[in-house]
Amino acid sequence: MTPTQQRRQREKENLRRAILDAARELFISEGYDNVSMRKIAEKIEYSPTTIYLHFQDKSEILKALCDEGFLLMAACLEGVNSIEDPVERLREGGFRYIQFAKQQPQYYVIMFEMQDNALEMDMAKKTESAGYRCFSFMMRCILEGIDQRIITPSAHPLVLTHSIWAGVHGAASLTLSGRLGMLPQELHQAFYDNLLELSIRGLTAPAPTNSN
Amino acid sequence: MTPTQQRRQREKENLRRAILDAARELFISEGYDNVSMRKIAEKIEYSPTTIYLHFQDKSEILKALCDEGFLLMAACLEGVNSIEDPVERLREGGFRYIQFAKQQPQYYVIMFEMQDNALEMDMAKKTESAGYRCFSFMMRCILEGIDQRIITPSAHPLVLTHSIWAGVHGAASLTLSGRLGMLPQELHQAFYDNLLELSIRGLTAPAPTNSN
DNA sequence: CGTGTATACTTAACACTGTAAAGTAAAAGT
DNA sequence: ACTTTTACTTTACAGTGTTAAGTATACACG
Repeated sequence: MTPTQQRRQREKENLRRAILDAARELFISEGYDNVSMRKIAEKIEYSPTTIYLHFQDKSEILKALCDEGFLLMAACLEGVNSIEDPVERLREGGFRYIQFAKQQPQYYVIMFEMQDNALEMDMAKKTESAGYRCFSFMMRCILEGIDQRIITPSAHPLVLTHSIWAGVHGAASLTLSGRLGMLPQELHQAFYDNLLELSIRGLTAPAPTNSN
Repeated sequence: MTPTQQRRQREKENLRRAILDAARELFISEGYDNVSMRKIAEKIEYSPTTIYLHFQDKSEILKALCDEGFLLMAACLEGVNSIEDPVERLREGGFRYIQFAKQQPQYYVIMFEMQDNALEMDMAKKTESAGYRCFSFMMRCILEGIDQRIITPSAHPLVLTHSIWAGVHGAASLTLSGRLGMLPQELHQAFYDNLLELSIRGLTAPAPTNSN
C-alpha cells in the first residue's frame, strides 16, 4: 500500500470517528429519534449524504455506538476484578451495572432499548465482543462461587447468570423508563441494595428441599 | 342532553374506538415508528387530520393503548387470585407476567419500551389505573406472605415488590429485545423458572445473619 | 319551512425526515 | 498532460407529524 493510500485511509477513519463523536453527542443530548442525518452532517460540517459513504444508514451508526457502550461497561465492570470473594464481586458488579445505566442513561438506552428493527447483535457468535465480556464477567463470578461452594448450583450456570442479569437489567430499565414513580426517592438505593441482596441470597441459599 | 347530542357523542366514541383499533393493529404489526398518522387514517378511511380531532397527537394514541395493555395484563394476573398460598400465587403471577410479555410482545413494548418522550404515567397518582392494579397484585402477595411469616420482611414492602418486578420485567425485556442469544432455546424455560425460584428463595430465606 | 350556526370533516401547506441518483471538482496514477 | 479514481455535493423523491383555513352537512330555532 502506497503512503498516499495510507494517508487517505487514515483520513477516512478520522471522518468516521468524527461522525461517531457527533452522533453520540447528539443522540445522548437529544435522543435517537430526534437526531437527523442532517443535524449530524451540520455538526461535522459535511453534506448529509457524505455520511452514507461511511455508514450504510442511520442504524449502522447506532450499532457502532452500541459497541462503544459495551466497551465502556466492560471496563466499568472489570474494575472490580480485584475483589477476591466472587459473590461480593458479583454484588459490586451489579451495583456498577445499575450505576452505569444511571450515569450513562443514553448509552444504556442505545445498548438495550434502541432496537431500531436491526440490532440482532447475536453476541453468541462474536465471543470476543465487549458485550460478551460484560456477560462473562457475571458468569465468571458465578462459576467461581460454585467452585468455592458458596453458590448452590441449582441450575445451569448460563441460567443462573441470566437470572442475575435479568434482575439488574430490570432495575436499570425500570429506572431509566421512569417507572419507579411508586417508589419514594429515598427508597431507590434501598431498592438496588435489596434487589442484589435477594438475588445473592437466592444464589447462596441451600438447595431447595424439593418437598413437592 | 338531547337525543341528537347523545347519538353524536356515541358516534364520536365509535370513531375514537376505530382509531384505537386501527392504530393498535398497525403498531403491533409494523412497530410504532413505522406507523404514520396517514396510514392509520387510510385504514379507517378518514383524512389524516381527523385523528387530531380525537387525539392531541400520535403519542396520545400510544398512551391510550398503553392503558388498554395494562388492563389486559391486570386481568391476566388477577386470574391467579384463587391460589391460596401467597408465595405460590406470586410465582404463578410472575410466570403469567413473562408469558404476557411473550404472547403480546407489542403490547408489552407499547407499555414499557415505547416511551416517546412523554409517558410519565405517574402511576403513583392514579391509583385506580390498571397499571397500578398489576403492581398491587404483586405487592398484595408479598404483604400476605409477610403476614403469614413465609416471607422475611427484610426491607420495605414497596422495595421487595420492586425487586420482584425488576426480575420479571428484566426477563421479559431481555427476551423481547432478543438479548437471550447466549442462552440455548431449550434453557429458556429453565431461565424463567430459575429466576422466579431465586427471587422467591431470596424472599423466603431467613433474615441475613448481618455478620459484617 | 327557511335561515343561521355549530359540527365534522377535508384540503392545502409547512417544515421536517431518511435516502438514492446524478453531478462536480480535485487529487492520483500513468 | 491526460485519464481514472476518489471524495464529496447538489438535487430530488417520497415520506413524516402537525397546523390553518376552507367546506359541506346536519342541527336548532324563528
